[in-house]
Amino acid sequence: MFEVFRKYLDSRISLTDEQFDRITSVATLKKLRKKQYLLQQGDVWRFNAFIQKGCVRVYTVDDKGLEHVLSFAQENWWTGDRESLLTGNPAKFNVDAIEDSEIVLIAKPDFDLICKEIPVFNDMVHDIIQRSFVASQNRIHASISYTAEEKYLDFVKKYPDFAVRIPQHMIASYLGVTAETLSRVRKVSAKK
Amino acid sequence: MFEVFRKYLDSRISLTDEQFDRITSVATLKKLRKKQYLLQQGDVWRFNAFIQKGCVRVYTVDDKGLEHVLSFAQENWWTGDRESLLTGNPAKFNVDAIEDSEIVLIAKPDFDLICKEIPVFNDMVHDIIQRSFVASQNRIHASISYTAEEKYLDFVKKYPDFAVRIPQHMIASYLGVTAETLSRVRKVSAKK
DNA sequence: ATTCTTTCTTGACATTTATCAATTTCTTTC
DNA sequence: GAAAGAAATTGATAAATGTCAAGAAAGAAT
Repeated sequence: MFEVFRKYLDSRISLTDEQFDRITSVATLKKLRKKQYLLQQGDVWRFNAFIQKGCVRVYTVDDKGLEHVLSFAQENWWTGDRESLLTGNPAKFNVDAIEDSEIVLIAKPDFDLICKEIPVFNDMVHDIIQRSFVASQNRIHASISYTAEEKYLDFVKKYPDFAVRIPQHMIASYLGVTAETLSRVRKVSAKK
Repeated sequence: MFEVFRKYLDSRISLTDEQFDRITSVATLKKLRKKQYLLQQGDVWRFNAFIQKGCVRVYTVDDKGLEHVLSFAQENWWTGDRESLLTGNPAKFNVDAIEDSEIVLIAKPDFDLICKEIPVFNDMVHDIIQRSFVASQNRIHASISYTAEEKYLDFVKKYPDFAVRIPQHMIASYLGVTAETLSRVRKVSAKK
């Protein structure tokens, strides 16, 4: 049931079977069909979510009905709305499945307890957050510095697996350009 | 010498005098004149830096000589290049003083030791990183969703003190637009 | 296999933002 | 307080990107 999660944890930290069982004792497995929501704008997000299988997106919908993708996540990534989790305020973001997915959920109070009980787990979590922060700094830098074409090439280079797996219009939205612009950009850079 | 730093720490966690002395025993105070570098692109960044006084910017310079501002920081904020600090790779960013500034520096190995020795300090650090991550997520969202005008209004609302303290062309660069565009945007929104 | 839906592409045109150059305003320094 | 330097504004024009609409291609469902 939690094989992928176990493999992930073993690849980063060493846990005894007891510790792993302790973790899974508070974990639940959620299966999502394509297009199903994991979280909807306005609800409070209370979990740490680890993706065992599939692919999700985090996004908002604005007044005009346009979607803006904040992030993608696939196998062995964590997802959710950190701000809502941290503050307890209603989420600004939706999370839904791009493909049928399997998500490990651990409610915040349980998660926090585990962090206290298992220091290496805690260290791992902090390391992940720190790296996420660095990654988002780099994304900001790309966003304010690059042209549409540069943004796309940078994205493909950084996340080649996303580039083939995720519909282009969602990638466009992630990059902050329209689907039409991305289509044209791809056409131009294909020739080079 | 470290009064501002002490006040800052006292406002977030409780430390004994001994613990505070332990921290400052490995801290140095760096004074920067306006325009002086704290870090230059290409050098490795090895510190945690707390601003006691003044204001700095973190930015890159691209091939065309254009500057792109990743972040500002002022009194009671931390700054530096987290990626370089984390990985030991040369920094992508410059950091320099927008005004004469006073910065508390703690080298990474010392800082990590202190985190181990003083759990509440460690917790504080993680909390800061987590909040920084959330803030940068929000900035990404603004960057991909908003028009130039919306970006500026959002910035002013979030950081009213920066808006009055920092030259407009740097704010423009932070928002990912040209100085001319920001000037026009301000003119238009002033009328409303 | 056919239909239905979603995604992607293309064209024509509109809008936003960038670029370049000139001028004005504001700061800093001596 | 005059001179120099930096920052901000403005105008004219160019380039990039967005919008709208239509059709083609690809994928999913029956």
